[in-house]
Amino acid sequence: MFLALADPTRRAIVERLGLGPASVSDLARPLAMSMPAVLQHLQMLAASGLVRSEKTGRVRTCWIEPEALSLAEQWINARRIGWQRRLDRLADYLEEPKSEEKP
Amino acid sequence: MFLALADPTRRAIVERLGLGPASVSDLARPLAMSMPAVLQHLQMLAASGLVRSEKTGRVRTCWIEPEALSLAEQWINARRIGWQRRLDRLADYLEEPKSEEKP
DNA sequence: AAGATAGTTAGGCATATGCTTAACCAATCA
DNA sequence: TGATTGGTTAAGCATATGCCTAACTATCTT
Repeated sequence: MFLALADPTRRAIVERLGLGPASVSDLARPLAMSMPAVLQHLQMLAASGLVRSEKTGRVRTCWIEPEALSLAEQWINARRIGWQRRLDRLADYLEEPKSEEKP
Repeated sequence: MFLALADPTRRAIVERLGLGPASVSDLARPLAMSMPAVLQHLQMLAASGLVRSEKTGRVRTCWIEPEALSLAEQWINARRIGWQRRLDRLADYLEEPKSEEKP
């Protein structure tokens, strides 16, 4: 999933889809790249669970799966929070010089 | 930055650093891979701003930069929130059939 | 001073990634 | 029905990525 978000083109697609659903050619149009290339990116985004799509007639409509995004967010958040606690404790320790030393 | 988090080894390093600071060889020990390889990952993590390090004597100590993590989180959050609003509005629309149509 | 320890640099190799073109299928439209 | 539109598959290519080994530097330790 982070792998999926690692590519600028795929992030652009996710940003575009953030504004609302779109067809494959809608997504391809501003991207200075052939349709098959966009297809591959979409397949990767689908494999990661970030984007889903459905084909009606001959047009495939794509949209974001917010739950998947939420997962990545949680992973990041867990690591960040852990460290911010650590830094806060350090700050407390530095501001309170009379505390007993339990390193 | 997403590129930095895209590799499982680098995520493992970030998880390890989430428990507290560590030296390069601390990080390398559980990783079934040569020290130069770990070094390269660390350089990438440093370039992305996710990890900082400082060398004292002959040992380099590494730690997480929570601000950088927070940035990635915000990007993801913005896209997710946008979509959840959209889905909520859709739900409202479906539950309230007497509303006037302004598509 | 000699050796061990922690890290770093350089060069090389195998695989993965991102893209392209060409050919192809299936719904529409004229 | 034949052309067009939207999407898909396949094959190939250039570059990027992740890893390795070998060689080197700087800092302890004895």
